Amino acid sequence: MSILTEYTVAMLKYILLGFLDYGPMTGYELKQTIDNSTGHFWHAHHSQIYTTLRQMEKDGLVSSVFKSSEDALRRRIYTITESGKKELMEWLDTPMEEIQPLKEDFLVRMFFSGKRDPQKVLEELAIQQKLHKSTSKVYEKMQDAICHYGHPQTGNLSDQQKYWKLTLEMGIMYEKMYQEWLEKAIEVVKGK
Amino acid sequence: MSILTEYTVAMLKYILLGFLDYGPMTGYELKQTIDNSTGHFWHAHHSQIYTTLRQMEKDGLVSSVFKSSEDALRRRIYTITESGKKELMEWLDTPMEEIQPLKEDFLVRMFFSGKRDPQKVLEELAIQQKLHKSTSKVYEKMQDAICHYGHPQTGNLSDQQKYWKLTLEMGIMYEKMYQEWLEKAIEVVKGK
DNA sequence: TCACCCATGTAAGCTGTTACATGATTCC
DNA sequence: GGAATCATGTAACAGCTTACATGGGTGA
Repeated sequence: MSILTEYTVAMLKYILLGFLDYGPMTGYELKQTIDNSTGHFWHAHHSQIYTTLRQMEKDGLVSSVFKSSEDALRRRIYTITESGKKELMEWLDTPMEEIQPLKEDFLVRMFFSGKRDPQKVLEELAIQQKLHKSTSKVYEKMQDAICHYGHPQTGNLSDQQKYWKLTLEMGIMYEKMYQEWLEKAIEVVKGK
Repeated sequence: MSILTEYTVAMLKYILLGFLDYGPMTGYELKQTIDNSTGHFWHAHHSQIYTTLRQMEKDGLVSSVFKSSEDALRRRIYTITESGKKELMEWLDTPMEEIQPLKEDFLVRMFFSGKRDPQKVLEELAIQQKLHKSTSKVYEKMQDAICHYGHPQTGNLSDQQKYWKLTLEMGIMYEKMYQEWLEKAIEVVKGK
């Protein structure tokens, strides 16, 4: 905790608490879990995950034990504490009252592309099209998969699954929007 | 420059070079300019802008002089150097070949909202709706304004203005998409 | 006179990335 | 035996935010 601020909004902390609230896990498993779920709107490197977990343990939000004393891999299992659960719920119950500003490098490039050779801009737009199309495909596969998560008889999704699906839908809508914009951008650059 | 990496992708540097390439400016003016243009997809605090400009001067990318020896405000005017122009053009000519991953705090909250009181989630979604609607209005006003920038007779936009308009259109499309998603999210949360 | 904006800066700390480092297991 | 993956960690640094600090100009 900083001496300058009274609170921090350290998102990674809440992500780790959120997943550990489902059950104990190792740092490695948390990394895999993040990559396969929140990864498309919030990612982290393993180095940051391991150091944050250690800090959280110092702060009493999680506790850790080795899988077994014979485990040669020295796998450390993290468990959320009561204090950690409390902090997670308090954060969730405090509504976010501002907008997160975008940070999109590619738009910076486009903003200053008036001085570039239009042909090169078109080539770069084509690369982005390809990349965004492949991202869309990944998301659509994830969406297909989530449909098999429902209740075996009714097919109903749990509350948690409904929210997971919602965040995935944002990913899909974002990619669709981005591709529409890329097409528009190509039209504008060509029409010069 | 780090001893570990051979190159940096310091976006702020290129934004400052990009604007200074239009003409000399003070740090304060650069901050205002960023806030009124790239601000919706790339922002920076004044402290970061001033320190980055000083670093860039050390690196020979920009040079600075005081407005006048009598200027009580000690305003420092930055000018892009030949080396700075070269670096800017090299960066623009190197296509970006990956996707910038999103970082969207609000989606993290939604992802873990399965354990929350749905009523509270709905309240938070309503706050976000209000915020995103007001952002949309700001962008639409900016779009109206940009139409008056064209050539006085033909109304044509310069190359630069076309690209500026494109990035603004992404902002508008993003906000529209976000609002559609918020409506969908409200439906899903209500339907429980 | 007081509030507000203009204008520039430093310090401290948090957040995030890249590289370095090590050793075990699994599969071919 | 070698490559890929599992698994955890440290070091260094780059990037960004928040707070502190100072002083001038303008207009009510």
